[in-house]
Amino acid sequence: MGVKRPANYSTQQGRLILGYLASLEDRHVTVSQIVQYFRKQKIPIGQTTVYRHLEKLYNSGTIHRYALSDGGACYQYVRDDRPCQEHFHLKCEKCGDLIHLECDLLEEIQNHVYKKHDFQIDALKTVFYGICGRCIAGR
Amino acid sequence: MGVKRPANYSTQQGRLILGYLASLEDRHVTVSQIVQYFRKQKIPIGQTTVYRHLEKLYNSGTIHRYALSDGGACYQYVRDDRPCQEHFHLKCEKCGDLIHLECDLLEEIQNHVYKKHDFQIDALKTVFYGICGRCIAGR
DNA sequence: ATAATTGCAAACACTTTGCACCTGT
DNA sequence: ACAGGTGCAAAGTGTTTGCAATTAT
Repeated sequence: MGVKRPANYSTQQGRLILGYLASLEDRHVTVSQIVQYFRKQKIPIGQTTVYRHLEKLYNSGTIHRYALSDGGACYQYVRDDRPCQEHFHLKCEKCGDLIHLECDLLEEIQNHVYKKHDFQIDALKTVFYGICGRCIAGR
Repeated sequence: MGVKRPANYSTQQGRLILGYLASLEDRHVTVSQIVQYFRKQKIPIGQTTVYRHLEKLYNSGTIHRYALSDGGACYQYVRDDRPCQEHFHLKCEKCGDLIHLECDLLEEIQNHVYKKHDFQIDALKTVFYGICGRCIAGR
């Protein structure tokens, strides 16, 4: 008793959306990109449905969600072999690329900030903004 | 010749908005908070005007702007004696507090990420999400 | 059968724009 | 005078909700 059971029918739309996200591996997409993708496949899925599935998947920890600086958001499949909890992300403001930062420094930062500044960082939601090497070099 | 001059009349609204932001010191506000503040002062300022001033102030480096995870944004005066370029920010997801993280470690991070991962972090736009000590302790 | 899912249209929240009027220079 | 600023109302985004029809179990 107590914890709400979200129910879970296996529907075609749900399978398609999850399958698409999983097929992207590390890449992230926005809601409109998902909608457009299926429209092109001649299997249009309503955006309401996409939003609802993404919310469920996000709540169940199946996908990540990153807030973009323009107000929107992007989503990304959680690969079992590469949990994003263990690294930060770098977002290039020029080309929009989202880079996974695989580095021990991260743990150090979290530890330091927790011990010295009394704050528990959530790596999953934290995104470093800046410019990637390719864009600094000028393409 | 060339660079567009944004022009700059000194208007009552502009002075009031900047004055309010400056009076907040480190604290940050949203557009609606600004609008409400002046409404209470019986000097209502249109939200369009607020948005336009904030954009100018942001472009001129007078204030900072942080994207919030709920899609909105908040703004904060740049204190001359405490340039935010030199530190990161911690945003508590529970109480919403925005904390200034004054710490040498940050410079280290920026250097490391630049040298080892070929990415130039923009500290101004980067916000660490997590839970602050007070909220961990439970109020 | 019946409870969940779907997706259109409408509602929302935040932000931007068009435009007639007002203000600073 | 006239370029810039103001603010209402309208238009744009991205996201959520109401609800009748559809689908999974």
